Amino acid sequence: MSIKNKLENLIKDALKKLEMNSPDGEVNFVVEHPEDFKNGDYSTNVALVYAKKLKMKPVDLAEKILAELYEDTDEKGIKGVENIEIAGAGFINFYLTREFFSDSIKDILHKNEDWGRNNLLEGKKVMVEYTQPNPFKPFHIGHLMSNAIGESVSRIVEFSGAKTIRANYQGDVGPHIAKAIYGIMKDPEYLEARPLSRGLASKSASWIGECYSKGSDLYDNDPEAKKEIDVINKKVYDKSDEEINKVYDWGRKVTLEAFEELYKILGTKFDYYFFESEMAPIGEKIVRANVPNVFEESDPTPEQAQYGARGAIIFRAEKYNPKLHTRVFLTSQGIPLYETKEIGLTMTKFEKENPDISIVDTAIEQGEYMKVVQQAIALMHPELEKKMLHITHGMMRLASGKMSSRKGNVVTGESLLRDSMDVVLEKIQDRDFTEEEKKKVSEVVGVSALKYSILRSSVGSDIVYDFDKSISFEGDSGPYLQYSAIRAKSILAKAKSENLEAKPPKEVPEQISDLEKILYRFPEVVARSYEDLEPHNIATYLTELSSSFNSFYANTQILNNEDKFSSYYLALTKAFFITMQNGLWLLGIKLPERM
RNA sequence: GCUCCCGUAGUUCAACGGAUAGAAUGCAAGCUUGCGGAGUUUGUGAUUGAGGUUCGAUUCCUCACGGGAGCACCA
Repeated sequence: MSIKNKLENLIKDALKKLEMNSPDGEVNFVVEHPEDFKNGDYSTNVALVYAKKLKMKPVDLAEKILAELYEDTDEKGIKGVENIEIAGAGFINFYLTREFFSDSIKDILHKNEDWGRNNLLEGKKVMVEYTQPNPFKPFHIGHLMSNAIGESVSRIVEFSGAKTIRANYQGDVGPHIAKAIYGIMKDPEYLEARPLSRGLASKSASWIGECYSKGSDLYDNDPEAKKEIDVINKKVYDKSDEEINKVYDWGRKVTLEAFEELYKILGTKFDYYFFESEMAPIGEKIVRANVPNVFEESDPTPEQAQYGARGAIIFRAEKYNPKLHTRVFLTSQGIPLYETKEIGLTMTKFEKENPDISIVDTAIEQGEYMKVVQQAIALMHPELEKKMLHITHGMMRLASGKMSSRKGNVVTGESLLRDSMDVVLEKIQDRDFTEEEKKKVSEVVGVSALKYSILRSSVGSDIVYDFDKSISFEGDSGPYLQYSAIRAKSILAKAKSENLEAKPPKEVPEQISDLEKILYRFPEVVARSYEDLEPHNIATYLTELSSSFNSFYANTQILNNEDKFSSYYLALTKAFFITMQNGLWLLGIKLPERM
């Protein structure tokens, strides 16, 4: 049991003995870390919370609770607690012992790769769906955000004991495909000699992306093109045209291959790939089977009625929740919309893996419609209601005047990633690294810069990305964390070469370092990140930790035979490195060998 | 028009109803023969406005102002 839980239980016991349970039985005090170390390592507001209900002064109540806490233990006191004080308005502050901190360093060195794990999700299965790029379209910034967040959430639940299943959902049907195919088939080079491939998958994919944006423009502005694209759209569905089939099969294949290259750089490996084309019929069947108990057929609009058309299949979510609204699931022509595919997808996930929790990350625009879809599913399968979690990320807005990539193209997620890596490459150009090493380092550091700038903010908020400033390698950034960890690592390497091993030290200074006071908190941070599904808790913590280590580093000669505390410093360095390694892993950030 | 989210230093972000609102960046001034200066130390500077609840409000409630998203056959 963690010391935090222990303190919480002791306080609860003390309240019980004092017969001070609140009338509703709710215990809502917190045990937390004060901002300032001088206010202790843990602090509780219990006396402040209960004082009013009991019509007492907070300080008086704190005195009583304090007496009870001591009453509860033998004369040795509470293990791990050096001192308890009442301060401020009535806070009870706990100061932990030197031994506690020494033991926690020992614990970190011992647990190593497992340091920070918890068992909140022991035995559970969690499916996380994220990234969701569409074949035939560029990998844009939203996909990058979804990937960074989804990957980190996946790792956080994994560190909380769950078996994690990563899923990706991709739109391989729909008008965007027809637009891209139209663009391809009108491309002069294609018209001349019908070549498709442009070499590497990524090259081909970016050509398809350009074709898509041309096709999309024409669809909006040229009525003739719109007609042709609509025809192509039908042909993609019914597979009646040999040439279109060929372009479709090739385009789908190379864009997916190109995505795979990006996943490799980003550090994601999916267990499942779901496609809209497969989910549509499954969803349609479910929707039709639940008319009229869940879904209903709307009256056709006067226009539709003229042609003898029927109404659409809709779901009136506001009947069940006034905050929601009606949405169309099958068009009046019987075509399944995104909502229907989403039902097919959700049911497929539960059928295949039956996860205890199914997390989906999408952009914020999908927030309202997802609630409607989940309401419909909850009506059909009440047992799933609590298992479906939807998290939404905000928009990444680019600082004004910087709407194009370094190569002058429209900024996509991919261009941002490549630009970020290029910036690092320039920075390390004159280093004594081999070309291959430079490439590797620029990849790892470039990805880290981008991922960190996404993960440092809370998940829902928009991110403003300034091209010149935000791929920053100073201060609050991914590379800063990597740099700090690498410095620690190189000390460990040097120690090893001098036959010094980082192990729990025999002799430690009386004074407890700030670094120790932050290190032991890591598992709490991980647990909270899981509870909130917020990677930024980890990002913030690692920055604070790195900053603390860097101060320590600047003020202390770690390897020094003259200093009897040298082995203690080395153990701290190792504990720091382990924590950074595990924490960065949780953010989906790799550590380079050197940088 | 309706529903939801947001508004914190010049800028980009934190703060689970608590103590002196934390960082980073920017600007100003320092620090290295000691293991990586992508570092470190010090200074500077903020809760949109008006009410309310509370011992205590950036946090909860109401209104105003400002920004974003969604609201029937796109995804």
